[in-house]
Amino acid sequence: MDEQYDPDIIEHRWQNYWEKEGLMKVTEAPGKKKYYLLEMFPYPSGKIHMGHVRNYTIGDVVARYKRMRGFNVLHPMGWDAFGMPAENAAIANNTHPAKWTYENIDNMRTQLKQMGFSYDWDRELATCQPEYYRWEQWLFLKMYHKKMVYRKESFVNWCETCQTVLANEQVEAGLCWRCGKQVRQKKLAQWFFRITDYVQDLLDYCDKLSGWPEKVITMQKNWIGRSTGAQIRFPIENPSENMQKEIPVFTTRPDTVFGATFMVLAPEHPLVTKLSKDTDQEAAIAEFVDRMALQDRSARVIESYEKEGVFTGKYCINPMTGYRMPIFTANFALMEYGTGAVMSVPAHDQRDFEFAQKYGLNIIVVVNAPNQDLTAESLTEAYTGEGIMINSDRFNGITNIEAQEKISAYLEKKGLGKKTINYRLRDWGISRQRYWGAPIPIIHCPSCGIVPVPENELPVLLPEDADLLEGGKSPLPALASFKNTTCPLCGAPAQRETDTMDTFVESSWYFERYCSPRCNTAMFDKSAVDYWMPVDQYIGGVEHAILHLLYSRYFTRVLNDLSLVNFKEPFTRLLTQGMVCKETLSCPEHGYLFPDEVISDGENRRCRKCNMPVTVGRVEKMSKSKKNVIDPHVLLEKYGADTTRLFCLFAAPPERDLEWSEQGVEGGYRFINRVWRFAYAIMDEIQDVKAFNGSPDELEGEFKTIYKKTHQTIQKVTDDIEERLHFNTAISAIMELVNALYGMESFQNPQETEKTEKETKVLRFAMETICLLLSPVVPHVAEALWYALGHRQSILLTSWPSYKEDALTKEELVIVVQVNGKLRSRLHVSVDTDEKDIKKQALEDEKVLKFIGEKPVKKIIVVKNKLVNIAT
RNA sequence: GCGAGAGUGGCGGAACUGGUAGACGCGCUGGACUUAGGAUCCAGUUCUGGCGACAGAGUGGGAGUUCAAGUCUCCCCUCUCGCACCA
Repeated sequence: MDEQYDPDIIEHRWQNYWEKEGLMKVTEAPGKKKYYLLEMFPYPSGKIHMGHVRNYTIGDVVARYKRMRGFNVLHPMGWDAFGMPAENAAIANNTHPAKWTYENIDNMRTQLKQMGFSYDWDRELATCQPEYYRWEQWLFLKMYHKKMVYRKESFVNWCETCQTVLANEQVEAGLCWRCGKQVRQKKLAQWFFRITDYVQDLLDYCDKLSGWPEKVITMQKNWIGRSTGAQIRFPIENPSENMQKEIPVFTTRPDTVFGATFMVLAPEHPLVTKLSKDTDQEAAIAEFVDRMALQDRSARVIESYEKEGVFTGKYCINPMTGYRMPIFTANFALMEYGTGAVMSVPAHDQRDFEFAQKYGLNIIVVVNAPNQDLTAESLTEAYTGEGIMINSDRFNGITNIEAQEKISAYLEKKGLGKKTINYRLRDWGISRQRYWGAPIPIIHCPSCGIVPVPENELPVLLPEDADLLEGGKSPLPALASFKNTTCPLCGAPAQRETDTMDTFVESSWYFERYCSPRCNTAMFDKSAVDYWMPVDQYIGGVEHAILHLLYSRYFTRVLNDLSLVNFKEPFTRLLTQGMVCKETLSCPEHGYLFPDEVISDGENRRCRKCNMPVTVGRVEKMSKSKKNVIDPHVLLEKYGADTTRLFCLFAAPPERDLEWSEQGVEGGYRFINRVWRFAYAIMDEIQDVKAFNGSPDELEGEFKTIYKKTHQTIQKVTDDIEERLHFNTAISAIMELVNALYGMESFQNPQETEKTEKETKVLRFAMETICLLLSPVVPHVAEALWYALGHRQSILLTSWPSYKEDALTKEELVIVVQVNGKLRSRLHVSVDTDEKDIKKQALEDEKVLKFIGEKPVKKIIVVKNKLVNIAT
């Protein structure tokens, strides 16, 4: 072996070797335990960033570890390749999204390979390939026929100037990000997946996902947002001909219905305009509705902490009290939740209270607080607590909790309403008025209406000859060669749907596709999916805790209902890794600075451009906008893949945020060198012996200690990886072992000590163990040293080491002696010394006696093999 | 506002079911080897007092349970993340 550790040489050598030998390739092996390890696939943005490096390093350690434990490990990688950035880049650089995307993929693949990740690259897929999305279209049709998909009108953010829809993140404070003009809500017919059909099942299974972080489960539950209550119908006073006669509302507080004094409808509610027609309020309402349409939802929420509403000019009747309730429309009512209408009970809902105060509406108290006498006049805020019913006719005197049930039952009996469960989750709108996505396989025929593309005509190819338009407008509607077609039913000229699918659709089933990525007769080969799925361990960022994971769970249920898979939950265990963070640097003149725009001279840091002192800001998530980023490429050049991997794993446990530290990286590099130097120093000596495998009793002195410590390290590292995925403590255990080896007398003073053959074998055992334990973390170094030890089979194919129980036991140990809980002395005793003896020794101890003094001993607690506590 | 998580040396972080607080790494200090070392090796490093053995204090703050609390209970403070006019 070389005396010097040279990451550049060994990383190339072993990456080439693994590739040439096909060591990462995997096929189904019935009878062999499988393990499916998946990391969230990246969007091909151009370069990998530290977040990817961390995510994929964590995954790779587990994959390599599980392989050594004898599992048949599926560890694939691919590209979430559709999406808007490709369009934007294409417009900006006057290129084509496909070209841009594929070039990025090539670049990123190279970078991932340089990291030494153990992917089976034969399974690589990109979601923008027709071979991929054709099966998505196929599934869309299946779902269409099963009525799992439907079309309805829905609002989108629309920029009139750019003539395009905008994603929520492209709307900044209500304005278009490109042209700065007002964004308005426009109604378009769009496709929806009926995820709400599965809402209760998705919720129920949240509690069965024992391998998921609590946090993610909570987020999913909140997103689903189940609430129980009642639906109540309020008759409209003198409804006009063309109008519904009642307004249904959803409420979680049916107990307060006697206190409902007005009605609020969402501005988009179809009744709003109808009600105000021919009243004095018509103009005011029109103005208000128009103004609200200009605001996108998020802006409306932020700007309108102030409640604002307009009277429609009409009334409805409280079915329980006969109260004549004015009907308002207001900015805080959401069309998407419940029925888009709110029965307002100002006495018991803070929002309604504020609204009533502002518009001088009547307040009726119906739940009295314990030991108080609430009145409309004395209320300064809504009372939302529990209490006894008042002003509620036959329900007076009972608790409001009881009243919830009774009033619901009464409403139901009288046909005025019913108990209901309402969910916040809405159906999944998948239409995108965008070019770079999978076309929705539908044809619009003037005479037959909506016609699905016949299965044998799939895929509906996304035309690659489209010219992208300034502003992001999709070229598809204007592309005659794509849009114009014939109706599959009647043969008449017809037009293709020009919307594409949300990119979350692709990522909702890619993990199944990986099982048989080249299958060209189906979405996937059923037997392959049966073998590999579900994913045993999924790893990715928390930012996908809700949408991606929920959609994937939903899709799996759809596939299950279509008998394509035989399970419901795709991911058994989930790990959400923390963010990679770094301090920000900024200068008064140039704002945020990249690390290489800063000159450090000693303590001081200055801006390279203006030489002003640099302000060191707080530690935040690495982001291009804050410029606190480190390019993994630079790390690879300077330290190599192994150091980069080691640092990512060592600096923090995976679920926590990782704070970037150049010195931490140096430390990692130093450790690898330390291992290398040790190996080099003893290599000749241990070259031709076999690793010791006997009982520790055959050894003595420091070799016995090292032998045992090696076994203890195996145990510690195995537990840390297996149970908790805490690689930081696993690595520190290996460091301890290396430190112990360095500290050996025979290593420090080799000329004064002579080793027996057994002792040399112990060294070999320790060295081999270090290689094996390190191999998932720093695979190139481990492989290189393994080879140097004389092995001619890859370390990848070697089993994970096991430890001997008898090597873990300690014969002598230190017992801590406390007096009143404070550490006072230590006893060295042999294992399993009986309690009496220990007590005796403790009480005879000089230091202990000093602290007991004259006081009588009240109690002595002995924890076996651990401590003695003497209470006085 | 609601929900979740976290607060431990100069720093990143250890400490499984209550049982030696500070593993491991970084930084710092000293020494060795050196023409030199930002290389490497060795030693030290929670704070306060003392040359020292040692003593006292100490896991955001305050109470409590216990022989024993970073860990359990209650109250408070701070930070991070999610959700947020959801009827």
